[in-house]
Amino acid sequence: MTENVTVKTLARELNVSIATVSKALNDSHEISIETKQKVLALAKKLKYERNPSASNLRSQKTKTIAVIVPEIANSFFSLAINGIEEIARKRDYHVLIYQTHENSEIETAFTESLVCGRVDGILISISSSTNSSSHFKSLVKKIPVVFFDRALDDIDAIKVTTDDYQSAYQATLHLIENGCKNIAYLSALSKLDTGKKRIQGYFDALKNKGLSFNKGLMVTHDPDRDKTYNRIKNLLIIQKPDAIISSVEEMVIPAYNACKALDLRIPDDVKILSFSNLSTAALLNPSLTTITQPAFEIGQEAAGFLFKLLDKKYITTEEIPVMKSVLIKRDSTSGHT
Amino acid sequence: MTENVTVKTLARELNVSIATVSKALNDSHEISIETKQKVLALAKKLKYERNPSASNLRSQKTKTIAVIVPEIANSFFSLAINGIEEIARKRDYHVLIYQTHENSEIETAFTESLVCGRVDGILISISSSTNSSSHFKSLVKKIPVVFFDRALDDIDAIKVTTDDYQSAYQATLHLIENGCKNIAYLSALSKLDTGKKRIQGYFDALKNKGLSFNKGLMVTHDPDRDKTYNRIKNLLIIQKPDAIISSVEEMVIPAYNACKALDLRIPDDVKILSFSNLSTAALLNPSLTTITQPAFEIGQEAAGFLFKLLDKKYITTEEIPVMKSVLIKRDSTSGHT
DNA sequence: CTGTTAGCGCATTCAA
DNA sequence: TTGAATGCGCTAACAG
Repeated sequence: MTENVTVKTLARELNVSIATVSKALNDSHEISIETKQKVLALAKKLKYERNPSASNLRSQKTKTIAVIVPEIANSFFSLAINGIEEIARKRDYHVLIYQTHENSEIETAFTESLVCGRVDGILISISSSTNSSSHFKSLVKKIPVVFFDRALDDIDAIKVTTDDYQSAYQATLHLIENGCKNIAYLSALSKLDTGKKRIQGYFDALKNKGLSFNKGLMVTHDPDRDKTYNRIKNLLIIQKPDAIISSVEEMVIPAYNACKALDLRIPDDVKILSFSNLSTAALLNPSLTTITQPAFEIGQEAAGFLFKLLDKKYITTEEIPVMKSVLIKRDSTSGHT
Repeated sequence: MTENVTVKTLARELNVSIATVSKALNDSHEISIETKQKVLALAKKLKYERNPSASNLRSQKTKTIAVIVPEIANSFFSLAINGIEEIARKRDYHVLIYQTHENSEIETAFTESLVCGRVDGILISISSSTNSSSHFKSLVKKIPVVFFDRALDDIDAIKVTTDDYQSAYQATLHLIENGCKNIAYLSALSKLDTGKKRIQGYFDALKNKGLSFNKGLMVTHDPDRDKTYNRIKNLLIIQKPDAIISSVEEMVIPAYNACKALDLRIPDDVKILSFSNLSTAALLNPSLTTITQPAFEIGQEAAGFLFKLLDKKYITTEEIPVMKSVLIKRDSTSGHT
């Protein structure tokens, strides 16, 4: 490793002051074009790279944002991150990614490690095990934060979400229109707005169509995969639903497997529909009807708002969109008997 | 935002020097237990958070590593990142993630922006469009780097890879043993070690079993999805292969679709086998036989070696493992006619 | 065991 | 338009 080249090096070589070099590098208007060119040329020649720590320390800016998500290995979040990244790269920002693995303690630890100036802002989609908003309330006071997809009702902050109520409502309607009368619901994220709205959409659709609901038709997600699987299996045995609507992609796999184990034919015996961004949904056996969220665009939007906050631009409530999901109908929820 | 609490604040409150505070915070052995406790207690009370920029600048350490991957929305990489993250979290390191989107220019830009002390080390899986190793050769001289999964042959650095040759060989053998005589190969990553070894395994298996190969049986990946799809479709029409082996997950989806479009039955008309970490592989129609790499473990191993480098531990070539893939056989490659 | 001193590399006053 | 001086917050010599 050769001696590090710093502003000092450049200044010495060019017989100018450090201040001049620094300003030239930052394209300050108070430096002549000639000097700027000289500095930039030498910088390139010597492969000068600004030391981010020093720069951050001085300027109180890190050119870095943090993204906190429950899980990367989830198509929705990895797509959303792509959207975030695209926006960040345009602004030359770096992206720190943290996974909470749905654990609210890890989540808290991450956010706390970030408030001290490691990043300029935070994008977060909160973990399913989080039930207290107090921690986030103090967070948003300290640093710009934008919530995306998963948020809590009582936090006063920018939230980029989808039309969870509407899409669950439409999905349920779709099943009803295809003749289903006993629709089970696989519930998750029930502590979050997201989950609550989805359930409500399901409920309201049933009610408006005069269908009854009994508690047995609802299965709640459990971190333990086997438990979730067994609950679904029991549901199928006891309630004999003619359709299942899954509020998360994660629960649809065990649902498929449980049907298989019980020799139930999809979609003849049971129709399955899920919130999902699975890229292989169309290739599943049978193909899976999905409520697909515009994950990439949600990421872009959320990042866009975060940068507006960083630019100290004023944001009105009206300009924050509710993103629209798409119900992609496939033969898994049509009759074809 | 209240006045920031720094070491100075703590020192003033406790009537000790800032050096003492700093040392206490770093759990130095040259500070009495009592003082440490006093400092720690006040730090907690005042919610002191060490300023990372200042700390990094002084100590020349960032407690951050970078992970550069082609794509997050790829089950292999997202699982590998999980492995990396687990190790990083244990050591209290932060993880910066960069996606190259298989673009070697973006890749170069990222690495260059990292050499100036933004991170302590880099984990990288290189993009498929990269064909020159010169850039990486200079990189590894400047900063600790560990390559994982995708690497270039002529770089002298630590590489954590899988048994690409062996697994491709075994996969081909499996198809031959199931009666296939005209096995097509969907090729990708051909500039990288990874891709080359996979092809070689396929070739050697054919040769050892006395099967011939003609160029038409090989289809190369194209960034343009439609092109890839059309190439595969043409392959199916012209060569009428009885099996397809795909060197990447990305190409198996168009292969499925092309078969569907041509009314070819899988696995009766064509058997398909792929390198893949797809979590839904078992649910596809028909289920997909895969060569599954231990993605999570590869991430763990790679991160482990990077931390060994950071700890300046000596690493012998012998202790770097070649990770073993698993051939998961599903009915998509068995007869069942 | 504790304190004094001196920077890390850079960006920003303010004066020239 | 340029330069000299100052300090961001922290750590590491060294001395006491």
